[in-house]
Amino acid sequence: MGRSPCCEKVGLKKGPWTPEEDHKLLAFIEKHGHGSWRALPAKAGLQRCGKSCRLRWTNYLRPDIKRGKFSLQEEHTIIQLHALLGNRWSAIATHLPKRTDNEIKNYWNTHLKKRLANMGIDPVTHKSKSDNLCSSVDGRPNNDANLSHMAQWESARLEAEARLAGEAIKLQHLSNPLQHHQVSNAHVGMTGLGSSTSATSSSSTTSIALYNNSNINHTNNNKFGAARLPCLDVLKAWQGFRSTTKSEMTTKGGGGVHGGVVLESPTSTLATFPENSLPIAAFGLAGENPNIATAVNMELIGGNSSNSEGRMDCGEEDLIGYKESMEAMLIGMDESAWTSAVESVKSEEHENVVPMTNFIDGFTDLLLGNSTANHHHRYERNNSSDQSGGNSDHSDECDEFDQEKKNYWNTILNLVNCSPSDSGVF
DNA sequence: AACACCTGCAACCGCCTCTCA
DNA sequence: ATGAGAGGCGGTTGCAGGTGT
Repeated sequence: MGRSPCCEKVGLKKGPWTPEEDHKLLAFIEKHGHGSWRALPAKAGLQRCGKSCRLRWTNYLRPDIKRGKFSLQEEHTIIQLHALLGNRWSAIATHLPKRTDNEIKNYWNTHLKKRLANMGIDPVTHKSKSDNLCSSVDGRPNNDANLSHMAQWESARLEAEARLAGEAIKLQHLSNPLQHHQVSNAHVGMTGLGSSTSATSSSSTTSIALYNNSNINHTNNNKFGAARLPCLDVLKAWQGFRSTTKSEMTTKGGGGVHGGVVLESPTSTLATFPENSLPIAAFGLAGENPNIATAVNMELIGGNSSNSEGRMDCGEEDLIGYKESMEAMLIGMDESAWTSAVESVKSEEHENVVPMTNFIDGFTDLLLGNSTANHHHRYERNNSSDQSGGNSDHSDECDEFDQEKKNYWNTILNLVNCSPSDSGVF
C-alpha cells in the first residue's frame, strides 16, 4: 500500500519521554480519553507522533500497570502460554493482569529464554535441543536430556489425552445429553487442533492438561481430581530447576528430586494461571471438531472466539453446547453417569470409544513400566462410592474392564505414534 | 579510576489487519 | 471490490546502569 510512516513529519520528538511530556499526555487522556491517537499529540500539545503517544500510554502511563519483578506464578504462565501461543505477546499479556505485552516480551527475551536454553530446552519450540535424548555423561543420565525426554513424553501424553477426552465427551454427551450438574468454579483449558489458529504459533496440535487443581470445588459427585496424579511435568521440572539452582543444587539426590528435576508432579503444563484467570480442570475437544475445540480454547483461555486470531466456523450454540457438556462431564459426572457411559462403551455403537477412566494415572503407569499397577480405577471409583452407597460387584466386570483397558492403552499408543512430530507444545 | 562488556528495558520501526468510505 | 487511514503487533535497536577486569 505504500503507507507513509506516521512520524514522517520533521520536528517530531523521538527518544525517551520527559516527565513533562508524560504529564501532558496523562492529563489529556484523563480529561478527554485518547480518541484518535493521530490527532492526540496536537491536541495535547505534544511534539510526538500518535503512535509514540499510544505506546507510551499503553506500556507505561496506563494506571492499571503493574511494574517490577515477575512472580514465579507469572513466569509459569508465560512459559505455558508461550508454548501454546508462540510469540503472540499481546495474547499472552491478556492472561497476565496488569502486565503489558512489551514487558512480557522483554522479560521473555532477557530472562526466560535464557533459562530455558540453559535447561536444554529450545525456547522457540519448547523441545529438546539435543537429538540424543538418551545421552549420558559418565554413565549417569543427562539431566537435560531427561528433562527434554520428559517434556516430549508429556507432550505426547497430552495429545493423547486430548483426543481421548474428546471421545469421552462425545460419549458422555450421547449418554446423558441433558445432564447438567453444578459447575462450581472449575474451568477448562485446552487448545484445539488449531486448523484456524494463528500461523505465528509454532504449535498447531493439541495440548490439554488434565489437572488436579485446588481451585476445583470437590463435591461428592466429583470423581475427577480427587487423587493427586503422578505425571511428568516439564514445568515442575522448571520449578525444581529453579529451586535447586537457587540452592546451588546442594540437595541433589534427595527424595523426589533427580538432578534438580522433580519427577513427580500433580500438575500439568497448563496448570497455573493467574488469579482471576481460568483455573484449569482440563480436557479438550480436539478430537471431533477442531473449530469448536479452538473456539472453546479461545474463549476459555480468555480470548474472543471471533477475534482476529481465531475466526471460527462453528456457531455460538455449538460452542456453548460443547462447553456445557464438557463441564458437566468434568465436574458433575456421578456414578450413574459413569455406569451409563460404560454401558454405552460396551454397546456396538460406541465400540471404539475409550472408557473414561482416570487415564492420567494409567498412562503414567504405562510410561513408568508399571502397567501391573494399574489400579482398576473404575473399581476404586466404585469402592469410594460404596462408602456412599454404590454397588461393588467386581470380578467379572473387572476382567471385562481389563480388556477394555488394554484396548484403551493400545489406542493411546496408536495416537501417540500418530502424533505429529512438530507439536509445539514443548 | 578507567575502560570494556553485559544486561534490562523503553522506545522505535515496519508490517499486518481491520474498518470504512 | 478496492484503497486509504488508523490501530495493533512483534522484532529490533539504542541507551543507561551495572559489573568485571
